[in-house]
Amino acid sequence: MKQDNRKQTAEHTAMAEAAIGVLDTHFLKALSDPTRVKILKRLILMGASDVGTIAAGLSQDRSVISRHLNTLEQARITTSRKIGRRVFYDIDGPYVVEKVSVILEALGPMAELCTPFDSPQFNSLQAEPSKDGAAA
Amino acid sequence: MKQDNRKQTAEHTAMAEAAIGVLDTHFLKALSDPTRVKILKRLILMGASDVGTIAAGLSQDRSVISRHLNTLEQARITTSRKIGRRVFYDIDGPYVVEKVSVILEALGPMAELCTPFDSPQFNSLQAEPSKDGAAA
DNA sequence: TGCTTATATGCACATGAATGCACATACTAA
DNA sequence: TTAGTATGTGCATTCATGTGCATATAAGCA
Repeated sequence: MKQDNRKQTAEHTAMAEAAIGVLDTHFLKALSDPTRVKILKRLILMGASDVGTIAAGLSQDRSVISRHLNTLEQARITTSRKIGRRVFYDIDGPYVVEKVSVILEALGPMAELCTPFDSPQFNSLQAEPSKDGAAA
Repeated sequence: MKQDNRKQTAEHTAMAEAAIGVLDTHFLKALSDPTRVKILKRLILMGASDVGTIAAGLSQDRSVISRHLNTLEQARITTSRKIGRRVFYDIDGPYVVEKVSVILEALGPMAELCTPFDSPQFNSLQAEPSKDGAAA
């Protein structure tokens, strides 16, 4: 009979586009480095700080921290402001939260549409799903 | 007078711990590769599929796709099931959504607590914030 | 038993990223 | 101007990762 064992059609197509569209690898990659996460933690605790102060609590060289801060800024996770000879960095909280919110919104349908191995071909007890059409 | 120009104390400390705690670099790193994202897109569109089918639509070698699928599985983003000589992979939607939800929950307070350069030292118009204590 | 197909792995290679040192640049202060 | 401090950059090194080819392992089929 070859019933389409996947209900995925328009719903899945739209979801795939939406989900993949918001998966900003640049943004995610910036959060994928342990040192950068440590930097973020320090920024949360201390608020806007200059490079030297941020690097003071970390083991890497100041230049390394400077580069990581640049990476974070390119991902818009942090912003910088130059005051005198120092450059202060701070987390752009609203942007980060907004970004993650959008991702969650787009991925939300996956909780139901991407239940792993849900199609009948993977469940020995398939036959026809007739009976009560749209059951729970 | 040296008032603590940052309101961050217990609130920020707790938030920093929570936020950094859920920032699973392993999970995020798995989502940071373009090829892996393409794989996920195909899995969303086609549902559970074997390696060959997944690789059919992509430019890389099957072995490469196999390795990426392994990476995704180690991050629990996908699950696998061996049927005969084929290995089917599928997205663990509920887990992914749950993961992102937890991240958003933990990062949520950042939207307010991490407004960049919020402290008075960065705003020339500081003085005392008296007057209407907690204004909008 | 062979023969074919599907997936994973060993190996080598290329690319990218993180790191640290030295130095250039930018700014402050005398 | 000269000296001193803060940050960013060039360069080389190291390490991780992605990639593809060849091959091993596993499973179905004749």
